[in-house]
Amino acid sequence: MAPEYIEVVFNLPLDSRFSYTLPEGEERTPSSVIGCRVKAAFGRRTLTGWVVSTGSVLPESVKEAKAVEKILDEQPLFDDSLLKLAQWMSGFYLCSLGEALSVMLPGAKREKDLPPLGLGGEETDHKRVTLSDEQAAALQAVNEGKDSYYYLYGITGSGKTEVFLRAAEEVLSRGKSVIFLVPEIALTHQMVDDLSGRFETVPAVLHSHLTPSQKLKEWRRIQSGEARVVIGARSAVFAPVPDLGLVILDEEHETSYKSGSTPRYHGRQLAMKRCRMAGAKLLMGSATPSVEAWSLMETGAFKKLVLKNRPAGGGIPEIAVIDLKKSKSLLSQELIRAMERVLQERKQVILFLNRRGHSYYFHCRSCGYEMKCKQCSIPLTFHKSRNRMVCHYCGYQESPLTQCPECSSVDVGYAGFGTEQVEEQVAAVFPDAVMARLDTDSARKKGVLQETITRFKEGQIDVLLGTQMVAKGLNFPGVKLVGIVLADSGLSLPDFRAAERTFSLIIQVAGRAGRYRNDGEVLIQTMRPDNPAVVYGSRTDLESFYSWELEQRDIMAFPPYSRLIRIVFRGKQEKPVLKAAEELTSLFRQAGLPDVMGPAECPLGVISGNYRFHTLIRCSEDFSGIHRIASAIIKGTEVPRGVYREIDIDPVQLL
DNA sequence: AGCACGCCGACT
DNA sequence: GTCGGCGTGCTC
Repeated sequence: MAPEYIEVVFNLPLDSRFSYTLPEGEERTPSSVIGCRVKAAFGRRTLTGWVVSTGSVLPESVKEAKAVEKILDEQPLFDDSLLKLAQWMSGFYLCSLGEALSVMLPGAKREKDLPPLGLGGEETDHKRVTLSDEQAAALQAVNEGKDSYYYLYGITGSGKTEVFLRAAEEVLSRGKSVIFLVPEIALTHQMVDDLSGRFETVPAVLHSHLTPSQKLKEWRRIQSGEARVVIGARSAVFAPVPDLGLVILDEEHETSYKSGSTPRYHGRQLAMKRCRMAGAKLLMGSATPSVEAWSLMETGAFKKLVLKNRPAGGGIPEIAVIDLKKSKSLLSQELIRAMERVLQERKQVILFLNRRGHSYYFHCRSCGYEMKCKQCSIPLTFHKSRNRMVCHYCGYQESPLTQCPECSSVDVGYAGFGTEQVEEQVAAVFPDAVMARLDTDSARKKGVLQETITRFKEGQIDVLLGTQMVAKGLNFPGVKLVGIVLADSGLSLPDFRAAERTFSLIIQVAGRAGRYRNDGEVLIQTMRPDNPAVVYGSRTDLESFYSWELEQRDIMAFPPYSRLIRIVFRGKQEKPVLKAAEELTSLFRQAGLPDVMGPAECPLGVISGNYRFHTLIRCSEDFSGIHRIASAIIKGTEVPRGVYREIDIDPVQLL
C-alpha cells in the first residue's frame, strides 16, 4: 500500500515526527517530497518543517492528520545521504533531527534569481608551478592511497595549498566533487580568489553570512552538479554535492571548526563521518596539528604526509624570547631596537597581541579591587578612546571608577594592556611610523578589514597591530619582524588546552615572518620564559612539544587519552540550576558511569546574569557504551523551567 | 521551544 | 470581584 502520510520534523528540541497529509490538489506523492520543506500548522502556530519520511499509519494517539499548508520546495533540498548524516548527528550530538537539519541549511527562505557568488575577486595568475619532491610524494599518496583520512603536516610556506589544489583537480577529473573547508568566512574569499580560473567550474561558496536566498541559490548550484567545488566555513561540510570525492580541511587545528551552539558539532568529525559514508577521502592540513590529530597520526588513523621544506624559499625565522618580567614597559628595549632596525630598512612590522579582554583591566592599586561585570564574572576591559569599561561577554558598559568602592583609595587606574595601549606606546616611540590596528573591533566596520590588508600589502603601513586574525593565513611579503607582545596571556585560562593554543599561536605567528624571506625575525615577549609552550614554540620544536603535551594529557587522562561529554546548566537563579545539575550527575553515578566529574561552577561562573554549572563525563575507554548510557539518561530527564541544559560532546572550550 | 490552560494571591 | 503569577501539558 502506498504511504498516505508525510512525516515532518521541526527546528524544536522534540524528538518526535509529526504526520501530515499533502495539501489539497497536490500531485506529487508523499515519497517524492522527502527532503522538502513544508509550511504546517503546529499547535496554534504555523511552522516550517522538514519532510523526513512517509507513513501509512497514524500513531495510536492521533485521531486525524492535518494537511500541510504548503510544500515550499519544487525539488527536495536533502537527499537520502544527507538525511542519514543528519540522523547520525542527532544521535551523536543529542539534538533533534529537526535541529540537525536546520544547521545544515539554516534560514533558507524562498528561491529567487541571484547572480552566482564567487566572482569579483582579483584573478590570480595560475602559472603552473612544479611540485617539489615531497609535494609530489604527498599528492601521490593521496591520489593513489587506500586510506580514508590523510593529514598534510607541513610548515608554513611549504606549499600545502598547492597539494590541496592538485588533489582536488585529480578528483574533479574523475567526475567527482570537492568540498574545501576553511576555518573562517574571511578566508573563503581569499580561497575563492586562489581557485577562480584554476578549475572549469565557478566554485560555490557556503557560509553563514550569506543571505538565505544566496545560500539557497548556491545550494541548488551544488545539487545540480553545476558547481563541483564548494568552498566554505564549518557548515559547508553539509554541501549537497551529488558525488563527493574529497573533503579538504585546511588549518585543521582551528577551534572555529567546532560549533558554539546546539548542535555543537565539529567540522572535522562531520567531515570524517561524511567521507566514510560517501566513500570519499578526507585531506586535512596544518603547520600546527591539534594534539588529537597528532596522536591520530601516530596511531596511523590519519595517514601522515610531511612537508619539511619551503619551495619558495624563506627560512625558519630566528626566534628570540624576551622575559617581560624584567621590563618596565610592555615594549621591551629589545623589541624597540628590533623595530628601529627594521623600520629604518623600510621593512614592515607586525605586532601581535593575544587577547583584548583580560589584559586591560581597571583596578585599585591599594587593595587590588578589580572592576568586574555585574552580570558576568569576568573583569571589565578598559577602552581608552571611549573612556568606558566594557564587558566582552555581555556588552555591559560603565564609566571607570575614580575611587575604590572597597577601600576608598583614589589610587585607581588601568593596568595590563590591550591593542590601544600598545598603539599609544608605539606612537610615542616611533612618531613617524604609519600604524594600523586589526582586531575584531576595527574589523566590524565593513570594508575596514580588507582596506587595511590592502594598504599593508602595498607598503603604506609600517606597523600592523593585531589580534588573532593577523595570525591566520594572511601573507605579507614585506614583513620582516613579528613581535608577540605577550605570548603567555592565554596560559592562565582554566582550560586543559591552554598550552596547546599558546604553542600553536607562536608557531603560526612566527610562520608569518619568514614566509617570503630568509632574514625574518620573531620576538616573543613573555612573563613565563620557562613554560614548555613558550620554550618549544620559540625553538619551533614541534616533536618535543607534542611529546611533552601528550605526556601531560596522559597523566591527567584528558583527550586524546579520553573523550569528554560536557553538560552545562544555566539559569538566572543559582539554586534550581545547581539542583538540576546535581540530580543529573547523581543519575550518571547511579548508572555506574566510571568517571563523572562535577557538578562544578563553570570557569565563567556567570554570563549575562546566568549562573552556570557543568558536569563532565570522562571516557577513557568504551566511549560509545558510555555515550549510549549517558544519552539515555539525558533524554529520560527534564529540566525545570528557567533552567537550560546544553550537551557538548567532545568539547573544545571548557569555559 | 512556544503557547495555552489553569489554579491561587493582591489590587483598581 | 479581576489581573496575573508561572506550573503542566501538548503540538500530527
